[in-house]
Amino acid sequence: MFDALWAALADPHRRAIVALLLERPRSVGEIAQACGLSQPGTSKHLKVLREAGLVRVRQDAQRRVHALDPAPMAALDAWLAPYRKLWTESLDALGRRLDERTDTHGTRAPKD
Amino acid sequence: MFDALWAALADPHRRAIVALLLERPRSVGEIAQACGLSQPGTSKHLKVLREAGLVRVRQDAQRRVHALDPAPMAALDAWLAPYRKLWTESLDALGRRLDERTDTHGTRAPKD
DNA sequence: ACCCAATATGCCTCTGTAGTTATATGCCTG
DNA sequence: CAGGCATATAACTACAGAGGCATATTGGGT
Repeated sequence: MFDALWAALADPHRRAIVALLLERPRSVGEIAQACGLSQPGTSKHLKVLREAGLVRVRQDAQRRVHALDPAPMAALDAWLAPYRKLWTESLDALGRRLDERTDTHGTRAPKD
Repeated sequence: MFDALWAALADPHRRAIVALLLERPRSVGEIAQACGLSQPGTSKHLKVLREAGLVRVRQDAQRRVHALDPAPMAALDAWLAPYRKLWTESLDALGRRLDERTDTHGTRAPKD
């Protein structure tokens, strides 16, 4: 299921759909128009998102209103966690180095 | 480049490589063996990761030691940010509901 | 019951890509 | 400078996925 999540979000159109649903739930037609996709194409993308658990459907007459379910993204966040530590360290280190450069005068770089 | 990042991480083998490089930099051969991949396959995956900016190479004699560069993942994190807010809200709401259920014992939580 | 609107599904094509084998390149060592 | 490693690249095969079209399906209104 984790693989399905990554695969679902790997497609730019599907990320666009997800971003669209971040604002509010929408019908298939709305999504298709907003993303410049055909209706069948949109349906297929939504199916992938549904199977990844990222989207839920509510039936309203003939409309199928799709709403975002952000829960699976917590898994992405968890996956990202170990790396987050690293890149914040890098940024911190960079910041410190820049601070030192302005504070004292640089380790290697001549002041001028 | 953002697309390349998603595409790179969409592949399970490449995520495995990235996770492997989280521990320490490794040569192509090491990676291939650890992931059960062929040498050419590994090279190709590493190329994708390199072009996504996730990996950097240091040449050591014949070895090419690849190291993780977690910086691009910050972009993933930024992308995830708006959704993170949502799912924490959901979890909070769930927590509150459970609390109310134990606190009072009403099914419908008639607290207010 | 019929018809219309909204959506899903099947089929086809095409591109992209993962995997494999074989070969080329680069770099050290004797 | 010849030989052996480690890695990259090329050529090929196979298959998954995205897009487009036509059509089936579902629900509602009259």
